[in-house]
Amino acid sequence: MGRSDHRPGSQLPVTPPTLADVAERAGVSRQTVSNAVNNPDLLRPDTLVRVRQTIAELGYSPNRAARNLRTRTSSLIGLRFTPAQEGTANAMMDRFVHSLVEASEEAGYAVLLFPGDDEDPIGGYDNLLRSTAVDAFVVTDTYLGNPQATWLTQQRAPFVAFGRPWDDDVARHVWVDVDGAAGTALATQHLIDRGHSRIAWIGWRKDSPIGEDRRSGWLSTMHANNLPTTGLASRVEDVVHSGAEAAAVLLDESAPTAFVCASDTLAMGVLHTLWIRQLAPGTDIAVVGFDDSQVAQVYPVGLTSVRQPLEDVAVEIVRTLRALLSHQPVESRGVLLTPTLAIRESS
Amino acid sequence: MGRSDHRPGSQLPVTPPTLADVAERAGVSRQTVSNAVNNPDLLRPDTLVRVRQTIAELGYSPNRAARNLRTRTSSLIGLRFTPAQEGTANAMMDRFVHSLVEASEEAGYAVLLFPGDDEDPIGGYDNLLRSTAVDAFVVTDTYLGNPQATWLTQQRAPFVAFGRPWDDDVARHVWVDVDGAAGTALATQHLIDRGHSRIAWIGWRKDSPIGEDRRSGWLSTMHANNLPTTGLASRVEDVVHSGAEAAAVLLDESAPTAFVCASDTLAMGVLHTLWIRQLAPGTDIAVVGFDDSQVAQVYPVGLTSVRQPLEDVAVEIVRTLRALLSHQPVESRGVLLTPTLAIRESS
DNA sequence: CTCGCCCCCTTGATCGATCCAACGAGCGTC
DNA sequence: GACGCTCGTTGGATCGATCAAGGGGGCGAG
Repeated sequence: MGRSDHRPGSQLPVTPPTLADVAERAGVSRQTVSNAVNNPDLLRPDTLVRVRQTIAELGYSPNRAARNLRTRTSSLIGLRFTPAQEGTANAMMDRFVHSLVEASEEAGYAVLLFPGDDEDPIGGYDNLLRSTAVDAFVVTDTYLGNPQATWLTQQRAPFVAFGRPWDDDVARHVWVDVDGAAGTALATQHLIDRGHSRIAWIGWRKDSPIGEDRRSGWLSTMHANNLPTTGLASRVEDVVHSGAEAAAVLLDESAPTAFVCASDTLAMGVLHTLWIRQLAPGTDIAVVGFDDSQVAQVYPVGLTSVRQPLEDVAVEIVRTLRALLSHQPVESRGVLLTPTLAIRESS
Repeated sequence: MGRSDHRPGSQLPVTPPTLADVAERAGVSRQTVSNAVNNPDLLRPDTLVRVRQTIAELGYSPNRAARNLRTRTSSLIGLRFTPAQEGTANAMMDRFVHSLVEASEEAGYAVLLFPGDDEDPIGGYDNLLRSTAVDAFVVTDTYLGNPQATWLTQQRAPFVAFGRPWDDDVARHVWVDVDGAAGTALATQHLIDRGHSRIAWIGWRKDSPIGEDRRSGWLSTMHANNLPTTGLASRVEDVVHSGAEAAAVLLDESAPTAFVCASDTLAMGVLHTLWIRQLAPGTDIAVVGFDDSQVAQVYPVGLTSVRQPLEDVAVEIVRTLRALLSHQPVESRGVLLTPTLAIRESS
C-alpha cells in the first residue's frame, strides 16, 4: 500500500469509516481487520489481501483517539517551543525542529509543540503529562540547574534532553549533545593548517558552561600546537556590538591574524570591525563563527562556521526515545556528536 | 485553580486518577465531576468547591484520548513544517510558528507538526485527516495552483491558509495574508520622506505573484509622487549574488540613491556591492529589505526592512479557525494585514 | 473413526470521558 | 395536599480500537 493511495477526486464522508465498517464489508470480524493493520502476520495471505483491499476502498484509517485510549499511548512527542532571540544570529532551532519532525515521523511519532512560560517552567509539561497527551518529551533548554529535567525525572516521565546536564552530580537522565570543544578545535586546527599562528578567541562570559566548553577546544588545540594564547582571549556578551569591540581591542593589543568565535553573532562583530578598518576577511584576517546560522551563509563574504549536526542529533534523540518507551535498556546515558566545519571565504 | 497547582514533590502515580476516582472520593457522580470541569455553572456552589478540591487533591486531569474519542475533536491544529531554505535570509517560519503556538494555546489548541514531502504534497494531510488526529490545518505554502488548498477544500477539511490564493477563480477557502504592496509602499514612502527621488527596485522574477505584488507597492508609490521608474527596476533570482549584480548594473546605468528590495537576501547583495565600491549604506546610498530577517538585525550595518506582523497573522488565523470549527459564519473570506517598517542605519 | 492440536478467526469486555434521558428534592400554585 | 415545575444529580449507553479469551475446521496420529 503506497502512501499515495488517497483518491484525488473522492470526498471524505461525513463520518469516516470505522473498523466495524471495514469488517462488515470484508466479511470478517473487527479483530481481523485490526490484525490486518497491526499484525499482518497473523492473517492468512488471502484474507489479508481481501481486508487490505476493503481498507483501501473505504479509505479507512484507524481513529487515533480510540487507539490512544485503548493502548494508553499517543504517538506524540512534546516539545516546548520558545522563540529564537531576536538580534541574535542563532536560528538553529528551526533546523533542529525540522530534523526532529522528520526523524520522529520515520519512527511513527508526531511532534506536538507547546508554548513556554518562564515563570512557570513546568506548567506545560505537567498538563500534557497528566492528561496523557504525549508519550515523551524532548527538552532543549537545558541550562544549569534546569528545573524541567529534574522535575520530569521525578515524575518518571520519559524524556531525552538535547544538551548535557552540566551540573553532573544529579544527572540521572539521558541526553544527546554536540561537542562544542571539538567544534572549536576543528576551527582552530583549520586556521593553523592555513598557516595562522596568532589565533584569537572571542567567547561568552564565564558563567556559561557551553561557552567555556567551546573555549576549551580553542585553548587545547593552541597548546597542542605550542602556540601562544596569552592576551588572545576575551569574554563578552553575545551581541554584535561586543564582538566588534573585542575584535578592535585584540587587533590593537595582540595583533592576531585570525579569530575563532563562540557564535556567529560575535563573528559578525569581528567582520564589522574588519570592514571599518578596511581589512579583507579571509585574505587579511581570517574569521570563524559558530552555529552556521543563516547570516553566515548569506553574508556577502561567506563566514566559515562550525555547524552542529542537528539532523544526527534528532535521529539520535528519537532512537533513544524509542528505546526508553519500549523499556529497552538504554545503552549509554549520554551521546556526544561531533560538529563539522562549513568553510567559506572568511578563512 | 491556578495553573501552578502541580505539587513539586509529588510523583505521578503509575496510572493517573480518572473521573470515577474523583467522583467516588468526592461522593458525587461522574457526570457531576465532568460538569465541574466543563460546565461549572451547572453545579451548586458548595458542590463545585468540594469537587474542585478533590480534583486538586488527586491531581486529576481529564484524559485527552478519552475526551477526544467521545467529542470527536482533538484540540490539535496540524501544521506542515518544511525547513527554511538554506542560503536564504528568510527565517520567518520560526517566528510564525512560535506566534501560532502561543495564539493556539490561548484558544485551547496545541500545534502538531508533520513533515512535508514534495512528491506527495497531500500525504501527510490525508493521514491526519482520516485518522481524525487534528481538528484543522494551517496551510502556509500557498503558491500558484496550490494542491493542498484545493484538496482540503474538496475534503471539506477545516483549514486556514497563510497566504492569498493568487489564482483567484477557485478561491473558496479562507485565508490571512500580509499586504506586501503596502509594505514596499511604506518602504518607498519612507525613502521619499528622507529626500530620495531616484529609488530603484530589485525584485524577483515575473512568475512570482508575491514578487509582483511587492513590486506594485514600489511602483504605485513612485507614480503617486511623480517620480521616475524607468530603468530603475530589475528582476532577478532570490540569491545574494544576483542582488549584488543587479545593484552594480543599476548604479552604473541609472544612478539611484536608494534601493528597495523584495527580500533581505537581495538587500544583502546590494550591501555587498556598496561595500566593494566603498559606498556607505545609509549615508551614501539607502537600502531597504523585506522580512526583517535575522541578517537584517545582526548585520553590522543594521538593515532597514519591512517586517511582517506574524504575531497578528497567527492571532487572526486562530480566530478564524475557531469560527470555522464552531460553525459560526466566517465574516470575510480573507484578511489582509499591513506590515511595519523596522528602520535601521541603512536608510 | 475419534481424539487432539494448531491455525485462523470471532466474541465480549475494556480504556475514560461525555451524551442522554430520567429521577428526586424543593418550591410555589391551586 | 396534590400537582407541575425547575434545578442538581444520577446511571446507562456510547465513541472506536485493542486485549483476552473462546470457538470451529482441517489434518495427522492413535
